[in-house]
Amino acid sequence: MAKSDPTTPRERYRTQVRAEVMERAWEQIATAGASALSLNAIAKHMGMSGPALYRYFANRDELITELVREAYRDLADTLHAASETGADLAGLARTLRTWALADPQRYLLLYGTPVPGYQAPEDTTAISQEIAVTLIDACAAALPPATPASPLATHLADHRTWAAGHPAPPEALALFLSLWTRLHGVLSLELAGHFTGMQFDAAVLFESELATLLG
Amino acid sequence: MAKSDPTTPRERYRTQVRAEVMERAWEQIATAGASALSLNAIAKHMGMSGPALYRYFANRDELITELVREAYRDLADTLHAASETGADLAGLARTLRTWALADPQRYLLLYGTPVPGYQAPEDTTAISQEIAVTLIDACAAALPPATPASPLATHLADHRTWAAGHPAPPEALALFLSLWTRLHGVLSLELAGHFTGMQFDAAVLFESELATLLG
DNA sequence: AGCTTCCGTGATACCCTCTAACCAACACCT
DNA sequence: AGGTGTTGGTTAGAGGGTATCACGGAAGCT
Repeated sequence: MAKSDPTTPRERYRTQVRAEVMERAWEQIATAGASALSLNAIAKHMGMSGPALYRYFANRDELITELVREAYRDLADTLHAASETGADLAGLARTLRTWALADPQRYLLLYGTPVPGYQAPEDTTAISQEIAVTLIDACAAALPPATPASPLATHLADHRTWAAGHPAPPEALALFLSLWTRLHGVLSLELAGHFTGMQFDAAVLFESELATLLG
Repeated sequence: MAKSDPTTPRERYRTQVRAEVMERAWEQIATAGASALSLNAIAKHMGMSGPALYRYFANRDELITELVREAYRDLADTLHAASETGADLAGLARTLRTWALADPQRYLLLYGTPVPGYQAPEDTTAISQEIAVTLIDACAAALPPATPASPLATHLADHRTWAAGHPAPPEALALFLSLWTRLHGVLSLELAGHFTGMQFDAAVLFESELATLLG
């Protein structure tokens, strides 16, 4: 028996507890939103008393940061997987939508109203850029051969540092920004419940936005 | 001396205190967001002790509801005034943007991530519809004479109960939904700080979205 | 076995919302 | 003018939250 795992039992226990905490946290978030997340309630729910959790997370913010990181990671992987299996831009857009609808609070944790003081750590923005790259790639591929230069594209030609050296033409960057903001516009209003009461199907609106974007 | 004011001194004092509370609440919201709003802190800041405020607001939710109502009212009036002075659809869109940028947290209070338990009361949805009507009017006016029927428009032709008897053609309703979601997409991502770090000008993106919408 | 490191606990300080009981001031009415 | 009721303010306190601390005990390591 080779001891395949270099991790100590303590480490394994630790990571396992952290995982269970985060699992409970996701349950809480799914039902009551991120702002209602309570370390105390999680601890009691796990059968231990309040302050114990501070052995695993420095504070509430660190737990939330970890949840954000996990959500970004999951979204990036989901989009990457879809892209690998041949999904085009429309496919990625629909993948994003199903991912958002599967757990609205998770989407809103990433792209909803931020806590004013909170500053995202370095690595989460890195994953966020990874997501952007996947989408920009698809945008570049979906771009019609002769796309007229829009004012936005010419503006982006001079302000593309955020694309981090991505070789896509400015028109692709412009398409990405349009795509991102439009999809988010539909999704966030839908998830926030601003369409409830209106009887129309948000999916039709989503597809409409997508169609005009690719047409 | 005619006693011009039929309100009793007590009533006047009451409304004046309520107004001051809401003013302080807006200050808190502007700096720390709606979730960090504290009745206690407001009370102390006004020189009285905690529970006193419960004479004026039944609970925290009622205060927030009142803030939401005030914000909706202000936005509706602002858009209505702009419309009265001859602003077209693009003008209304820019009015919305400046209104949102003037106080980001106020915009996010209306259109950002909702508090999961919270249900908006009847009259706020009424003001929200008033806003919609103003925009739908402008959409109907901005509609090119021969607009091809989109799948969204045909869908809306059968699902227009939310338009509350507005006589606009379904194409105008489709335009309204596109407008709303696109502007909100740009605004909410901008206000939530998701463009910080990227160096481009969000105003250019906003104008680009607006242009493609009206072109 | 002994030592060390780590985990969970209760106690505590300090926030918050919200209720209850009490007190003071004002308005009103006879 | 003086009693009376409404109204606005107070403190005390229940209940829940974050977070720190000191302590006891268990688990791992040598």
